[in-house]
Amino acid sequence: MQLFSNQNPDRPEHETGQEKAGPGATLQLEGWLPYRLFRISTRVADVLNAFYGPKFGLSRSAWRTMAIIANRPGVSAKEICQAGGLDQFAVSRAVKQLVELGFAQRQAGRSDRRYAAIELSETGWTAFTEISDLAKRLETELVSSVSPDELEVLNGILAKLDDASAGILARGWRSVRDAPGPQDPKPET
Amino acid sequence: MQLFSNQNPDRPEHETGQEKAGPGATLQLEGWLPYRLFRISTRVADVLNAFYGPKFGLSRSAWRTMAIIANRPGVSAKEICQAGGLDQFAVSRAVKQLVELGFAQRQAGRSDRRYAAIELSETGWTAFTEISDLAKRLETELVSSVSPDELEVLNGILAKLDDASAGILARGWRSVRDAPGPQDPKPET
DNA sequence: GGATACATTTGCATTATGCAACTATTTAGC
DNA sequence: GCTAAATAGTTGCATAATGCAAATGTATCC
Repeated sequence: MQLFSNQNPDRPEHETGQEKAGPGATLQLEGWLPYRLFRISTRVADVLNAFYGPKFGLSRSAWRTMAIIANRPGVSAKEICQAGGLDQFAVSRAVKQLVELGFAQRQAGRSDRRYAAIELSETGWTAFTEISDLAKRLETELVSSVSPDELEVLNGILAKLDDASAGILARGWRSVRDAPGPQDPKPET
Repeated sequence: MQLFSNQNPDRPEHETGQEKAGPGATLQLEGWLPYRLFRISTRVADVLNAFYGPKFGLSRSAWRTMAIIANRPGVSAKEICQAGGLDQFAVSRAVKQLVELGFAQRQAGRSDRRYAAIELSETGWTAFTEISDLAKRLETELVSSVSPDELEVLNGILAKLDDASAGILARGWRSVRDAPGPQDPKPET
């Protein structure tokens, strides 16, 4: 795993794409905000997965589902979908996995038996506690070089970005592409 | 696709996990920084994918690869790996897909013929321009409710988080779990 | 009671991912 | 120059994730 000196010696001397990402400039993947967020989040999630995967046999969806159940004991599968950004099939399979591993149990709801009412078992809580402890430490490590003031600002920004992203997702790409945008900002009158 | 009123009527009245995420408190998935970043980024990436997938037949890795090639014409596959966070197999297949679709071509390097020297074709540039235009609009839409000042702060913070996440990934979970942490902050001497 | 709506599950096809083994090429040692 | 080791990239195959149609069991409405 050596990390440097991998420049292609035959690379032609083109522009290397260092221009700013305004309209007309070529998009820079590494500078694209969603990609930057993605990279940070998946690195951390990968490390956490490398822990709970081999140790408890949990898939990513199963871990996410477990965390949601832990927060809201007695949730239905449908609620897990919304809270975890998973589809109903993924949740069904994740719950099945958790039950098979002995980490969760479901009892039919008393007033409406279509709902599942899922809860963590004793061993489920133990596993969850251990994983979430590492998760918290990872988060702490991640933000260790960010000041509390900055963190507060970040919190507010992420709340806005979360809202905006939800809106974008709901409206789809058409509304964004067809909206009057910053492209071709009238170079001459 | 109705969006509300999905509360499980049989949900028991447990604690709903609203306590802060300090040591000892149960982890809140929705508040966990990596998950917040993940959600924002995947929502936007999903919308972009819903555009270029059906329209150009590109997979996610193929789009990422295309963007990297566009930025650095003549890259080798190995460089794409590093720049795009993809493994060598994914890159190999992505390039294959791009070539088959007529979006890219590779010519063997002149001084070292092990390297590929990949470039976009004419149609590849056209497709890239169209996709990246939408990508830029998505980013603009995403940050539309964030002030320029905040954006600047965000930039700095993300740079730090990116460094920190790279460090975490490189060291693995053991170093984070075994590090002296904020857990059990000595209740008694 | 029968139609309808809802929550969830299952089966199956498609796609992605991980990894070993392979080819081709270059470099280093002798 | 010849062999061994290193490097870049590809391919095949097993396994896992994903998407979606259809089915099941339940509740509600008329």
